Amino acid sequence: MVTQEDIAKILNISRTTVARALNGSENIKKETKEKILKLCDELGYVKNPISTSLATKKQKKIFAFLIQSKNKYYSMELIKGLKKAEKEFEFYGYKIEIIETNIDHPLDQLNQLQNIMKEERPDGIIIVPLLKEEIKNIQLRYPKTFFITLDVGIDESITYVGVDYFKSGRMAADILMNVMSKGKKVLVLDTKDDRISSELYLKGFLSRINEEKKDIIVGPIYDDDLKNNALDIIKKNITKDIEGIYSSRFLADIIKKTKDLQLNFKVVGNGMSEQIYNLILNKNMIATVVEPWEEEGYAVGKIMFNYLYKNDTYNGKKYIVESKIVFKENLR
Amino acid sequence: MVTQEDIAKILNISRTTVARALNGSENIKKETKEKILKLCDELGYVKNPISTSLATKKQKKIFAFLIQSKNKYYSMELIKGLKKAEKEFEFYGYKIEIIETNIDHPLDQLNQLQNIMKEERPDGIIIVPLLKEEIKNIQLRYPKTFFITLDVGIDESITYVGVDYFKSGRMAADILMNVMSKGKKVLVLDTKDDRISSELYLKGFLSRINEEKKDIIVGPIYDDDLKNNALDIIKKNITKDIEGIYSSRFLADIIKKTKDLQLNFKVVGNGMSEQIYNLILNKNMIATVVEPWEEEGYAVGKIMFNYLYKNDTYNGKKYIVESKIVFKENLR
DNA sequence: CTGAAAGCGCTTACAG
DNA sequence: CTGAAAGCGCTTACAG
Repeated sequence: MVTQEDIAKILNISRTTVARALNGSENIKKETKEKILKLCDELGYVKNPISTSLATKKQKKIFAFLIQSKNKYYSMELIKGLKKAEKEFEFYGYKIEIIETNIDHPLDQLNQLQNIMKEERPDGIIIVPLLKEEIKNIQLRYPKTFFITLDVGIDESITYVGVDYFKSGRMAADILMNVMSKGKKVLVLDTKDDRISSELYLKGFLSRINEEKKDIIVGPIYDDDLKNNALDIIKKNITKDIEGIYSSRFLADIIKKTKDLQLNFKVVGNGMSEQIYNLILNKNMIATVVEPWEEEGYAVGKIMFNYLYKNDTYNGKKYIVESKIVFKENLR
Repeated sequence: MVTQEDIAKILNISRTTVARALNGSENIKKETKEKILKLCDELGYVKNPISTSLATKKQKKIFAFLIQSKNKYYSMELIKGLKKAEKEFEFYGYKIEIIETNIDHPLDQLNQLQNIMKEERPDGIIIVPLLKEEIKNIQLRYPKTFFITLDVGIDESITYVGVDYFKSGRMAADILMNVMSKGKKVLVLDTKDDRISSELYLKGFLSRINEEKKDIIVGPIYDDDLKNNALDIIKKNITKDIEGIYSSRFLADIIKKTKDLQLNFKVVGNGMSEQIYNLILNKNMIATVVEPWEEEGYAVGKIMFNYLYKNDTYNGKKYIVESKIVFKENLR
């Protein structure tokens, strides 16, 4: 393994100067810097992050801007993953400060972000961006801070960690088509709700079915208050040949209600919650396609760490966490 | 964070002595050692593995005894995972030497293991144990070496990393029951082959189906040369109401053959291979339940690292890597 | 713009 | 049985 000392000796200069070149210090003559960097490159020098960590006492400042949504499960799991990464790298002094703001108050997030940027000059920001444009502008103003957007992309230039809701919708459709009997149909209900995840679930679901069995879909029937009106809608639209039902939101609520009516639909859904868990356990639902949020949190925590502490940039700027298919048997 | 120096100061002794107590050195009076350990415990001292790594130049010796079986995919992926762990911890000087022996020559493995133990005095051994008793004896003779058995357990006292083939079989059954039409049956074929994985797949598969729909199973029909005789067996046993087919081995081969006969079974299997991949891609197979071997390799590499370099023992001694359900849509 | 030196938290010969 | 000291590969104030 080649060290800074090796480089210094060959070039007949001090270790300090080599370190300076490597760390992008201002106080170094251009030519010496170039000379050093060139040699480092030739010899394949790579900095030992362990030594760096030991020598660097200053803690890096990292903030994770998460959102509080109705789905408690989501941020709970995400935080679990972040904590796991934190724990794993604790001896590097790795710490992530978590800031949760309400999904319905995007300005809160923006204001807090602005404050943090000004006061703390953080090294890293992990954010589920709500006001994308404004956040993009902030990111541009602080080029020294490493930004990762979580679950919602802003643009190609910003590292992104997320899941593929669209694909999850397609997966649910794939499974559902396989469990449905020949000639039967599936009723699709949805709200006009604009939450990213549900919209993408539905789009994916429909895209997959339309590829193959367009005619099995009844709907989608949209309703703004689906949670309350679902039962009426179902009663109005139900026919003999409808065997399946799908909705990207409130599916669990809907199933519960239809259960009382002895309507035993075949159901494959998206996402996880206590309700969904129990529905699968009790065979009121066949399967669900789940985003492993803990894994996602861990992944984003690790990517931030690798960037900040190991100079790792990964190949791409996009990291997609794979969804899981859950049937009763692997409900756990 | 409390350091060895802190401990030393409080006790009015040297850092060296503290280190000695912590590292289980012989050259230390019993009382001083106890005193030190007690204080460390009280103050919640935990060694900084980064400093240790930097100070310790001697590389630890780790060997992974894998087996070459017919399934190339298996060890390829496993090795990929091990390499990934190696890469991640390279700055700690983490290296794993891989030794592959043939599954049909268990004595080869034993001999090589004996040699390595004698000549190298390794710090860690990862092994897919073939001759369990003999390997257990070796493990007992070298208490300083940390053993992990992979994929095959020896006993409760040895850390184990593996997959749950039985559960995978159950998962396949769960899926298959959901995709099968009412009143239809599934033909189950198998060899008397004693490979652990296939036997457990089958047992799991049958256990799940018998829990619920005992009568849908036709078979299992056993044949020693299933690969060649499958078609005849199927012809002999096929009836109108048989819709599904399952085998823990050669399933892909069997499907390929039945395809020519226009027998379009509904198939859910276990494991992954190029053949299975293509069958799913072309819809000759609905789904498969897969052991993520790369993940398993990475997991075992990381557990060994954590033990040797971080004194991490995990809570349990058993680490099960979860299987994945793969339909066409998440075939990748 | 450059270098000598101290220090991060540990380990480990060496001397006593 | 114990301690002073050198060293792992880096960073960074300090002096020049």
